[in-house]
Amino acid sequence: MNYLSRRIAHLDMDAFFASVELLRYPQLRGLPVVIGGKSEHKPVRLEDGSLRFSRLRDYAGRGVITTATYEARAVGVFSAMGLMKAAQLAPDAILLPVDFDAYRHYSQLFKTAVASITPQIEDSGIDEIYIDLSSLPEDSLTLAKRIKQAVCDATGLTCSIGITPNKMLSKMCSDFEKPDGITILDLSDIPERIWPLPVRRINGIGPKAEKKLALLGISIIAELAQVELSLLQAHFGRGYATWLFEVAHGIDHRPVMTRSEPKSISRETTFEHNLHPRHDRTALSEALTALCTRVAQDLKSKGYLGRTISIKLRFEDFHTVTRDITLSTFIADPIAIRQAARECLRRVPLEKKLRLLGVRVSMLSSTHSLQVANVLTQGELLLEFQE
DNA sequence: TCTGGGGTCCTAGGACCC
DNA sequence: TCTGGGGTCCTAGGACCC
Repeated sequence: MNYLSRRIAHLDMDAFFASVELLRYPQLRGLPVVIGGKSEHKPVRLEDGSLRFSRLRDYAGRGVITTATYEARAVGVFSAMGLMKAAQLAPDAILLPVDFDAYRHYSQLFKTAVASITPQIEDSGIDEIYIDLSSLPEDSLTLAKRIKQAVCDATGLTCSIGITPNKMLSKMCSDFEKPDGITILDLSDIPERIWPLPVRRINGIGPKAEKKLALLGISIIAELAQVELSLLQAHFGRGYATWLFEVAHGIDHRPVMTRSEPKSISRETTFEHNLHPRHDRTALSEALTALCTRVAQDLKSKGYLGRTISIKLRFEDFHTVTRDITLSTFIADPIAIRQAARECLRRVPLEKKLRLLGVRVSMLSSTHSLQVANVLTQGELLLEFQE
């Protein structure tokens, strides 16, 4: 397949978490609604049968917005904003707790619907996918409409689609006509449609790179496309410089990956109040045990074992450290994970209060592949023995 | 009362081996 | 008593994304 002729779609569900909640609570349509925070803000059923929803102003504590409806965005609240700060901007907005089980269910539904049109799908998180349309006969607009209809039939939800010759451009384009949009571009549209955008719109340029580029007088993609590769190489790592140069020119050869294995499985928790390493020893210890237990459950349910156990600590000043240890054998047992996590913990000087604790298992191997390997090893031993 | 939780990928240095 | 050059594994941190 000639990569120049590829047709790659990026499909992004519109305000996904919030939209799933609106299916459940249609009476909230048209109102500013934000999703985030702890589950005690579930709606309460009153005696007359009506529901009482929490308002943002009622919220106290740590937490951020994961999704806001377009009505809420209009008053200035966005994803990743602290709930306390959002409450000042939009005290009357409705607040709902996150319900990942529900979102995973709808995620499954929309992905299955698209898979009925083509199996060439790459998972890219709970609410978005890439689709390789190259081998399909229909024109792009027809396909985009068919896919959107299939998603809507399966879920009742809208999505936005970008179709271009590569993933980077499609990812950008799916955002152009949001919500419920379709954008189709080819390489000749790049100067007009892509170059005027801020560099921050490129998937992979975050706040740090944006600031560094701004210092070089580069704030829009056109400016990035005009600089010499050597200038970028002088200020960024070799790999990143090359990547910046290529994306600015609309170049991205990455294939749509239809299969992938997880690299790590982790759990972490931010405490409602910072914990003192000695004074709150018991609570900390219980938190560590709970995290190891949950990671062990996740490993078991997904069918993996791991060799590297990591812990993550975030102190009250937000400084974050990690420690890890690589074992000689693969484990998934909560006791063994906890033991390794304890060893890691011993290597961290604990002087400040903690706001977050996390446990991660990486260097994964599927239970199945280890069983196969074991059989092979036994076979080798048997051969050696026979020799 | 700033700043969640679950991920991926990259870099860089040191240990260790050939 | 001056000094190589790979390669792999492990550890720690950081940028970025949804």
